[in-house]
Amino acid sequence: MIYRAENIKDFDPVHVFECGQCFRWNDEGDGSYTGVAGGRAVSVSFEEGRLTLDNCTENDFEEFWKDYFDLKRDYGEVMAELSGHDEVMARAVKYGHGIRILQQDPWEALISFIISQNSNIPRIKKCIESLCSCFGESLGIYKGKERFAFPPAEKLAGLSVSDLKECRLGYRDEYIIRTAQAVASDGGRELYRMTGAPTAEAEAYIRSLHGVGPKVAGCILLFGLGKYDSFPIDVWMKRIMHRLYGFEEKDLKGMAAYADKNFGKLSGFAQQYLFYYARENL
DNA sequence: AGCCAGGCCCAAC
DNA sequence: GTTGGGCATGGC
Repeated sequence: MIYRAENIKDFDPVHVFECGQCFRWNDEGDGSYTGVAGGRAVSVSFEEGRLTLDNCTENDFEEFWKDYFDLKRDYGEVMAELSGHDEVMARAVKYGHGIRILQQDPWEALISFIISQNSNIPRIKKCIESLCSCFGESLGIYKGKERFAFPPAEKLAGLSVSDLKECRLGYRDEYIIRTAQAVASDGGRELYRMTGAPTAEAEAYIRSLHGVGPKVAGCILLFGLGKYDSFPIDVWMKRIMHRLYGFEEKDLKGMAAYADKNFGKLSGFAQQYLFYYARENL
């Protein structure tokens, strides 16, 4: 089935899927991207205000994809407000026009960003696909390839470190086992409760998990828990804050304070525009 | 070939 | 509370 949503504004598949927020979407070479989220495999394309989802019913769209793609938010307002703050931000927003912060699953975001540490995006994607194909539920063949859901916490919690070796996760395999056991210990209730908790409380919980430091926590808060006041700072953010905003390279506190003061509740959006701009231009 | 990557843990200050 | 070494692996 194909589902088409009309009158969609501010959606650019390239910027949505290539800006570094997600790891399971791949360019098909024809302007469409294929990926898996929420146990659903689809292809997505966009032209002239029409968002087309292949392998998607109207119910799937209404119940899942509309929120996943954050279609209820007016990104025109977000971009206008951010662009008014300073020239660097205005340039980054212009460059990344059409980015949307995907509402990813908290558990998947948690494990994905633990994997992301001290790695690079091509390798992160391979690690996550390997994890899914080894331990995730098969979703059948779609577009010539078998697709897999992201494995649930209960599944990973039952594995040993050696079971994960074939996924080539490096030293992160132990982080993942321990975190999966912690999350699965209450059926994931505490993790999912954080969606509705204040940012500080959610951050305290995820920081308690093995392998989650300040930066990884920021990404989980933003991409998995909808905490849009989060401003994760990685090497690329340090780079742009140093070169274009004049901060000392190690002045993380200053950078965070600047974001909080100037971008506030939109810090997460600001971060993503800046990160994408930095990665492509610095 | 060697440096670096969406860093974190842990021990030593 | 801050700092630095060690860490698995592979992209470029």
